[in-house]
Amino acid sequence: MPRTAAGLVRQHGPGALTTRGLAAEPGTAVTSVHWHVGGREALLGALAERTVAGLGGFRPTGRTPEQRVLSVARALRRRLRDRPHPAALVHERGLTDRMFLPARRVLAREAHAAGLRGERAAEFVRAVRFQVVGHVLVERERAPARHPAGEESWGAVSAGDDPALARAPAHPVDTERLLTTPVGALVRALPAAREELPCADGHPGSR
Amino acid sequence: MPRTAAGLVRQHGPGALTTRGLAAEPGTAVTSVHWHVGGREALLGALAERTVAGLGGFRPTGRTPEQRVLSVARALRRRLRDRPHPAALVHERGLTDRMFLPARRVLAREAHAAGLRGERAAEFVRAVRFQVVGHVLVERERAPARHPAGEESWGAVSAGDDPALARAPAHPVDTERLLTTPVGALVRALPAAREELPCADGHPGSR
DNA sequence: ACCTGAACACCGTTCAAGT
DNA sequence: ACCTGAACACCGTTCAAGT
Repeated sequence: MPRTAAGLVRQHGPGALTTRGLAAEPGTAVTSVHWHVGGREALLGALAERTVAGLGGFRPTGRTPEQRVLSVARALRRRLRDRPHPAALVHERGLTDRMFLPARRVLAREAHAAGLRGERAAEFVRAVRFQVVGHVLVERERAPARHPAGEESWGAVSAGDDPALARAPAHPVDTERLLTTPVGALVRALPAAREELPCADGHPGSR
Repeated sequence: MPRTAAGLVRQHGPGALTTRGLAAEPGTAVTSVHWHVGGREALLGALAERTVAGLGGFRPTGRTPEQRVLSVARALRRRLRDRPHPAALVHERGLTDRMFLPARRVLAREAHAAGLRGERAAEFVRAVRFQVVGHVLVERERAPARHPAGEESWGAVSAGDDPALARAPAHPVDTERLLTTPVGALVRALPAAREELPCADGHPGSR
């Protein structure tokens, strides 16, 4: 059970953060937290800012643009998944763009390396942002309520002719592939996605 | 200003729904709404169910699997965007899977038509679900707080050699393309994505 | 500068009591 | 069966008052 506001949001989400509960722990008065941080909204805003600031940078790994873009997408996914509640808080407060900034830098470089220029490169980077952030937001969904319709539907599409599809949702899903497959397809559609980079173009960690 | 609970959530989100406010409008007592719908949580649950039920079916248009899958993705995006708050409510309550059910049926058919079978088809359909739902959740972000870092960053990646990329976020973004581009790339990676379907396979609205 | 208690205006929910 | 008022346990916030 965390005592700090950050730990509270991290573990149980913004809904668990109350000014009164916060003050009750160290035994201070409710109103003092107001004096210090300026109220609940301001505190959540500060936590969102802290999350953005603490996200860190990215060092793409791999030789092709596809590998390198995927490594960034995976790293960002992992960091956001580690803190789903703060990540959603950042998103709700309109700070996603700034949170994505470190990743955007390296992705823009990869887009250039893959042959994209100008508005096309910008759109590619935006598409990756939507991919990763959307993926994390979707995955944050709480365990779906068990409902008979879930099983029935897969079977209905093709009862006998594809048994593997019919029982598809039975075994666990590799959610990381649900991000890497589309992002990979996105990169592979680029002009020079598969050419190896001979360490040119000034890549920092391209090895 | 909507008087109904559904209209309230549709326009201003779940946060705007209070049992007291709801009872105050027709002049009844606060406790009567409790008797009728069983409390605030139950009411939100019923609204989520209603949203799922009212989503409707899908008729893919176009000749190739790519066109047909994209038409479904666009249609689902449009319906969810029309009701961002109810859509988020559905997601928060773990009903996304059931909400996606009508789309899943037709997408599974398209996956089959494009040459996918079994677990691969199921993963394709799941990927499209993540795409569309994630896209809508990301786009629901409130207008980002204007911050100087936003402009600076694009320029920093390559100041002089790509002016179009540097000023990229200046003009408005076509967000629909941020969905259709990745989904299109995803479909085009399939075995028979570009072959026309000669109305075989029992498609209902294939022409 | 820092913290306090009292007070205000909200919540959701329960429950015994009415008709 | 349907609705009520009173009451309880929570909220966030303000503000004058203390030290």
